[in-house]
Amino acid sequence: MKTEPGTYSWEDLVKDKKTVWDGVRNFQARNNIMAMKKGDMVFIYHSNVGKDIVGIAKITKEHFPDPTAEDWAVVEIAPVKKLKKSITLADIKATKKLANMVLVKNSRLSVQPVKEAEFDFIVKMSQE
DNA sequence: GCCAACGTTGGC
DNA sequence: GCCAACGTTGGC
Repeated sequence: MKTEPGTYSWEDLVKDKKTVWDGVRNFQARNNIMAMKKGDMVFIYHSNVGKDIVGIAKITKEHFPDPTAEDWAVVEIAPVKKLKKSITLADIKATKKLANMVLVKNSRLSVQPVKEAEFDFIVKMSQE
């Protein structure tokens, strides 16, 4: 899940303990929101500023209608942990195994699917 | 600040 | 249903 740190950052999420991920106004992104299950892990990515995956959050409430716009959907997430070392877009592009990530292929999509192998690999990279 | 990529809108 | 025009996102 992408966010501009100037608007809502990982640090804000940690401070809030949990948040409703609203404001999604794209059908593809909405589909991805709806596909998320309680307990699923998600990466939080800072777009524009940093351009890096900074932490892991989890779904604490499955999708329900966006309180700010009925036709759209939101999930509630809570922070799990910050990555020891954030993984930048440049890191991802430079890593063959990750070069096919949606983040690279379709960077504008605000809620993206991450493959299990990609997830695990990024977690591993972040610990080195 | 620029611009490519993408999504949406609206005229036909 | 097509496509041009426009707006937005986000990397550089």
